[in-house]
Amino acid sequence: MLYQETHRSPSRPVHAAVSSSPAVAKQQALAEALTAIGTSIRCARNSEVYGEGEPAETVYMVVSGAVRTYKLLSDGRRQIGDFHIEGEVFGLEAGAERQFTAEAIADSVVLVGKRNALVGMAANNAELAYELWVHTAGELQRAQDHLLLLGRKRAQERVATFLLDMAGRRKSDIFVDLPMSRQDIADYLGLTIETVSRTLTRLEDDAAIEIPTSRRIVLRDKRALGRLNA
Amino acid sequence: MLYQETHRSPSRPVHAAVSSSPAVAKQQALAEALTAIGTSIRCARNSEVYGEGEPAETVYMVVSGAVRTYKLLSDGRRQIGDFHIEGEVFGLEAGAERQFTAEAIADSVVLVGKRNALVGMAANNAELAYELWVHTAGELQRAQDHLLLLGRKRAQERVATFLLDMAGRRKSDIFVDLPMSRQDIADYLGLTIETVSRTLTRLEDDAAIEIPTSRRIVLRDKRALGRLNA
DNA sequence: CGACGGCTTGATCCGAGTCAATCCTGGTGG
DNA sequence: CCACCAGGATTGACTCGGATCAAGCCGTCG
Repeated sequence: MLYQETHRSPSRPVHAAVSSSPAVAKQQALAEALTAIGTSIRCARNSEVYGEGEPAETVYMVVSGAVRTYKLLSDGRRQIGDFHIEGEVFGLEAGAERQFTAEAIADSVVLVGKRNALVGMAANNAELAYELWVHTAGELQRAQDHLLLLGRKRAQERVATFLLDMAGRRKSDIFVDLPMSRQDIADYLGLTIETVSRTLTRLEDDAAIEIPTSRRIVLRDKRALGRLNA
Repeated sequence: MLYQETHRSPSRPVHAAVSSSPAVAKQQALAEALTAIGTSIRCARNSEVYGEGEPAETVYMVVSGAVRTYKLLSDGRRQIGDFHIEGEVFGLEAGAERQFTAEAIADSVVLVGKRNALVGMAANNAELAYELWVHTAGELQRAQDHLLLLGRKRAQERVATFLLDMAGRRKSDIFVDLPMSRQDIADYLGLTIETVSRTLTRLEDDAAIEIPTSRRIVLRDKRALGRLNA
């Protein structure tokens, strides 16, 4: 029993929500539900949260810190699927097995909850059921946007897209504090560490950004960065 | 009301299904439901089924022919997200707007159904509700696998992966009849048409495949192709 | 202060892109 | 039935963006 409609009227009618809300919504109910059923655990920098191929029985939310998910090729080439920062849910899968390995980028605290428990709650909470669906659809949308980046964008465009995306996820949309290393960025953008570094330097020379420290980027000219996208 | 649990026991308990079935399942119920509510339309080769940014109110299934979905950059660079062949459902989105443009690759027949109608049926059909979820999760999984290909695989590996994937989708797993042009393959694999062509020729020289006609490929040595993957 | 890990910079290389001819092949009309 | 044509596919010559190889340069932490 994945989902159930309740007669206790949900605060917003789900049918309407399907056709009117953006694909990536606030996910209030999902975060609350996971907070209610989950237990928080501490993950040291670079420690594994779960591994590709393991049973996908749990769901997570980042309380503090950040997480990367990735796949490896046999010779060690790595593709990072996504980063997850404070407040974001990750590890929600419909299938039996983990498709990615997840690791803490920095010392982190994450909530863990049983997938079955969440799904059970969704059975009499239409809003939550809707948000589970929206969450997977949102991940799909991010993955699809990333396909375009990896398949067709040049290095400068990739980095600009990345910076704007990171800025958009936080409150402050000008100062970007990167939790991840250049190697992580490279493996996310399908580039090498050297190309990421050179490209950032180039953007700084062009006055589009400032790099006060290697983990902090100031977006000086978002318009210029935006022009490097579409 | 997206989903509803029925007390008329579903033929297989959904909880069990969540943890035991593969992420990409048969989707019998989804296909049947769409067949029941849909009307079939004819799409000429290269005609648009829907466009990026349009309201996402309908869902489709390929009856015959094939479909591509893609995004464009402003200067015309194209990334194909996926191909859909006979029997496959496409265009099922949770958000309000189309994320891709969809076009018929060849003269095709597709079923169209209202998303709201499907979602309404799912309200008292747990199996169908489950399959809607599994379908989106399956698309996510394909997209994520494709991220690895686009971000980290070399041209030969990309083409080998593509051929094995196409073979796996059909009955015959040795003879691959490609409904799409070299340009489509190139835009799917993040390569150019010339590189795709050269790579196929190279694979033929290496006796991994045969190319009796440009749209038909015979996989002579699947093991060799497989070695070009992981 | 020294050492280590992460980052930057430089020099060179190479895989895939670009530009430019052909080469099929399947469809058409004489 | 065959010659022709058009569009897709292949092949070749050359270029180039980003990878690779190789030093240095911080900045942080012991």
